[in-house]
Amino acid sequence: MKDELADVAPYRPSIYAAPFRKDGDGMEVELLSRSEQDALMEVSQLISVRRHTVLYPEGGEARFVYNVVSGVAQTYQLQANGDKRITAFLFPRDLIGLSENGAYVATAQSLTPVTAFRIPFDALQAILERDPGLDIGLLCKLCHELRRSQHHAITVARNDAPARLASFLLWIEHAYAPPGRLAGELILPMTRHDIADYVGLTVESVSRALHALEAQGVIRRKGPRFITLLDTAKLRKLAGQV
Amino acid sequence: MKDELADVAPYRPSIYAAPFRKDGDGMEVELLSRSEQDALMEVSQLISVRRHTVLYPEGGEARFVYNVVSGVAQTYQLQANGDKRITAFLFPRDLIGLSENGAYVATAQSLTPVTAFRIPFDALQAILERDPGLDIGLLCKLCHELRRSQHHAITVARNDAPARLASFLLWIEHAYAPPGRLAGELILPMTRHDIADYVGLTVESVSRALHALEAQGVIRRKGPRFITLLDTAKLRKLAGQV
DNA sequence: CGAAGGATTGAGTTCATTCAAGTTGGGTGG
DNA sequence: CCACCCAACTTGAATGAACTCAATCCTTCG
Repeated sequence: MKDELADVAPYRPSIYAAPFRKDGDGMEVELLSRSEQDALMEVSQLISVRRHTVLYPEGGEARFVYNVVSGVAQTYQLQANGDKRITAFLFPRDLIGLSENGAYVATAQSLTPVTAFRIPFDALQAILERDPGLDIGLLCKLCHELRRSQHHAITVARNDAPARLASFLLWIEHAYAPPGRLAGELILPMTRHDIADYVGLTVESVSRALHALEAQGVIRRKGPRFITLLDTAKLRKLAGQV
Repeated sequence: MKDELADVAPYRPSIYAAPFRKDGDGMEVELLSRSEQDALMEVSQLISVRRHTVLYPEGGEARFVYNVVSGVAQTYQLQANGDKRITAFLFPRDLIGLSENGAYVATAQSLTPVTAFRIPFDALQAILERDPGLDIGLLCKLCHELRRSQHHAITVARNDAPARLASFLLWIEHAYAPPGRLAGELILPMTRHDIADYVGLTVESVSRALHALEAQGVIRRKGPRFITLLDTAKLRKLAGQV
């Protein structure tokens, strides 16, 4: 059994987002400078959890923010009728820990084994007080998340089932590239039920929509968790992204 | 014709949001200190536009951020099929001007006469470099907007038409209290079409949902733009907010 | 006051949901 | 290592909610 610290030592805090300022190409960039990463590492703790671990519960006292560096997590809220609504899937270089009045607004749970930096709120605020660069980086990340959320709301508001799934698959392809993944080969770390909750459909409709996409020759399914994108252009058109 | 400046002189920049830290009650608070307001006023220009004015177009060069101080605006994106999807309605104490890579991500348009501070991006960034308090205030506001957007996505994803309208009406009641408005009396500054786009329904369905709410005795319509909330508790239950 | 756009109502259709029954596949114990 | 088993996934048929199409009513604004 190896030293756990040695295993995770190569990880550094990392936050990716598209900047709001024009900044070369339209790609996403690392928002943390070397020194900001160091500052965060000093105050935070690198944690590793196995799949299906609750990082924190909805309504719990919000004392940490998490920076995912490997694996996938989700946040969800329990509805009045009892079923859960997924508010976000979170990938490496994302932040988790949205709170309101000192309480987390959602439950955060790992879908795969997850490694993350656990950053105490107080320490983060202290760093923010003296590092304007970090503030602006975080503003950038939040704008990024806001755009994504608004886009998601639009997607879910009016598109039919295949369009929602097309949009979802394109997003996963862009956002989640685990090591060794081939281009166009998707690994879905979440269940159909999770996907259904996220895109606002039932499990059955997700299944049928994927079937429809496969019948059109746009994707190929290989078991429930592996999907190959065969025609990205057509997928994009189906998703309404012209 | 009166001096325009004299009319608008009492306005000051203002940003409201629920803080993420526990901070007394669960209410929203002013995030700008007096000195931050002063700093913003120094670099920004107070503008007044009449209704249906485009503040900036989608894709346009993002040089300003706007802080609404009176009136209502909306932001929307034009879809591939041509119709517009509303991403947000914006009220006094809100910020408008979300951009990505130097370009606005949506068109911003006033629904009523709007007064707003137009803040140059460069100047804002300069202030951010030296005022950590402002940064944290903006982070707070963005978290607030992100929560709202995620909540909106959830609302729109799985609720039926009456539930979406109930949720929408409750939000308007909370977010938009023009001077002289009585509690429970709503003035809708947007058309049915705008509402439909926002909640992900057709105009007809919005109409029918409002009719259904009225038939249940939860609201009363007085012309297309005036709605009285008769039973807020029941409305909340319909909206799924227990 | 009249026109034009917005809002409501009605009838028929469509597409996601519900309910129900298979099928698959990953994980566990023998 | 294999076979079993359970949960996840898929497929099918019937229901129902929201959409489309179309006509009428309202109201706002020139």
